[in-house]
Amino acid sequence: MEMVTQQPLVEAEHIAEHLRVHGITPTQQRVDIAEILFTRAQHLSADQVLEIVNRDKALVSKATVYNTLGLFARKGLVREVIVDPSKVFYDSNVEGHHHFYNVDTGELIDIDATQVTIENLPELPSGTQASGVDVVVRICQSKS
Amino acid sequence: MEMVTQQPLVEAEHIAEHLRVHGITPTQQRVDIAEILFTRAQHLSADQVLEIVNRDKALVSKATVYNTLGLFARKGLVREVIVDPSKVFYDSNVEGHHHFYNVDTGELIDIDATQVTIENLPELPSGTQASGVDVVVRICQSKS
DNA sequence: GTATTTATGTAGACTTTGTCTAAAAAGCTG
DNA sequence: CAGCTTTTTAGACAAAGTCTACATAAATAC
Repeated sequence: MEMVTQQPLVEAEHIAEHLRVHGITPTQQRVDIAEILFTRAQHLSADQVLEIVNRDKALVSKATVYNTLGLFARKGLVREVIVDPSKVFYDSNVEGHHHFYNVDTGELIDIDATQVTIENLPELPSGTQASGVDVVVRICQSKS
Repeated sequence: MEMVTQQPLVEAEHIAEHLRVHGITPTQQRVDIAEILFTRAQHLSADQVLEIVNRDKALVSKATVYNTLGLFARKGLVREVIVDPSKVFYDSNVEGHHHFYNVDTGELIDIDATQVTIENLPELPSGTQASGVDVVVRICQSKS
């Protein structure tokens, strides 16, 4: 009766297919990175991805990690989350959702967007179109 | 019948007092920086402040600009806006409000918060307290 | 006032995140 | 396989921001 909070979005053996479907040639490096993003933790910085992917054996260069994360973001497989002034997080949950950001710990926690409502936003400046609404609730450790 | 969008928050001659009231010793450098923030444009990066303050004559060092902006933010005179992955903006409007962020131009536009409502946010993780809710509507130039 | 202590400011080295470049390697296509 | 395009790479580079060790200024004591 329990729902797992976040199941792997894509199983390991379907990753290459998942990339192909999104118009991305599944090279070895891209699959390695995708496996990390789509089967494990949710919010990772480029640096963390770089470290994890090369943990056992040097497989992927820094440039490729940055290129690949940027590519995945452009293709919509991953979402950039900008909450920390010093680095970008990549979120493999691309469903509409928001975040708690714990300023003290750096922790990022999902808030399901289906239950949150934002009302009465003014009209967009003319000549522009929206590409996303990000709500970040900044939190910190409460001093008793 | 026109309303100015944003009047200077603090007039030049009251700046030292404004700092003092907030528990900040008004040194020459701090007053110089405060003048830029509180009587002119709204959203500036540290680099922009550094450039403006030293435009005519080298007055303030880089370290001091960063220290001062951080101090002002901690004391609540200014608000850090994190929307651009490469730099922090300092917003001299500290009233509750949100932002349109034009990804193509880097432009940041205020959205008055009094009219916007956010509902049904879940409870905060235990042991934490909220320190702010930031809504960023990312926009881009619409391709006709 | 002058001495002492404390708070600020500074230049410049340094760190970190991220980008760029030029060349190598890998994938295609005929 | 020859000739092309795409991807990957190491390492140089860039930009934002921090740190350090010392100088300056301001506050306090005497």
